Amino acid sequence: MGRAPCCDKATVKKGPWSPEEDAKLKAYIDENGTGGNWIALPQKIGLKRCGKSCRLRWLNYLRPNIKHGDFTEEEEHIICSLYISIGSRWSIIAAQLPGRTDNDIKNYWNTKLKKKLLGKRAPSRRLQRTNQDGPMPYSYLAAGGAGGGGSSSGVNANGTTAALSSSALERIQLHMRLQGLYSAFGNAPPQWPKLEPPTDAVAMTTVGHGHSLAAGAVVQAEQQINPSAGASYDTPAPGSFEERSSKLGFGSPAGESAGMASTVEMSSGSMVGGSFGYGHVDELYDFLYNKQLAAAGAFQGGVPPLPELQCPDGGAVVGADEKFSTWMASTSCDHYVPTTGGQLQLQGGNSMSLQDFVLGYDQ
DNA sequence: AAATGCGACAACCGCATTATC
DNA sequence: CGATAATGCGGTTGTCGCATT
Repeated sequence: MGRAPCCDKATVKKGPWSPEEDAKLKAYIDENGTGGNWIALPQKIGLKRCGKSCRLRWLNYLRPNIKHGDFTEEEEHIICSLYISIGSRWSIIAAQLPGRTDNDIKNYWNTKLKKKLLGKRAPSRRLQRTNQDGPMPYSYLAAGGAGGGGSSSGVNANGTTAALSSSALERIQLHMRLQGLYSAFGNAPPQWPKLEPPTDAVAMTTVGHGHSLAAGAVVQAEQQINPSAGASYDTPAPGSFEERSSKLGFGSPAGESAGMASTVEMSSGSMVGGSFGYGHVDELYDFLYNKQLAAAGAFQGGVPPLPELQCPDGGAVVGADEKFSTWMASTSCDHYVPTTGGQLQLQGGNSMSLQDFVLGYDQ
């Protein structure tokens, strides 16, 4: 027995909205407001639309002061830094970008920013649909196999495999890329993104969907309630660390004033000092805008080639893109076992555990 | 010129949460 | 306090238009 549908699907119109429908909806809401009942609204104004569809249309397109397209660098910074910090909480991210909707940001991330950062072509949806017998696509692996619903994570039906959400994987990959870049310009070995358990400084708060949310994201949520709090940025010296971290939306030691309340504090222990480490801020900045690296002639346009990265179990050396997905697939299926308490650990006594990722990434 | 591939965007779907009775 | 309805959210899909073959 499933949930009753919110509307009669046989009589409800679907698909793109016509200008007439837009006009009707906008005129009514301009005059009367939503009335607090989206379900009843379409009947009131004679629209053959589902209430949810009306709400979405209003929120995403008809609402005043909505911006579309042409994301600024500043907005990209905020989206990227928040995504790394809190994952695909599009509504929270959208709350930091006046005039932007969660749907817009989500689309922008999926179609542009993700590729820009991860340097990975998303598998063609046509191929995904037609090659059902072929290799499992990245998103399939990330979602834990059949069943879709990308928000799922953890152990599948037979209780033997574990998979992180696609969002978590992307964030890990992004993190790895940044570390790979770091090692490419120094001699420091690549490190698996090790997250520290929550501390007072980076307290984790349980929120909806049963996920953990870093303290910084709580700030975001609080700002939704009280948008007047800390909405402005300081204007540090051009090119300074403060400027870079500020543009990226990270807190900085010098930015702990009230004006920095809108920035996000990172929960990862590898993001030094409760926020992104100095090197990572620079790397993300350069990676996004290719300024320093391109100027140094390190890469010829676009995303630099990935360095080889080492698996956390000390096994095969892999690259961070397709190889990473391959490795994750084999590892999650063969090496990790669920423990009591829902955590995932490597078989064979290896101390590396996935709980760290669950804490910080798989949100 | 037609077919195909692909990116971008709008909209839908289903689940979780919150509000109301 | 439980049941139900309404809302919010994130993932997924449909469709259009442009680029390439």
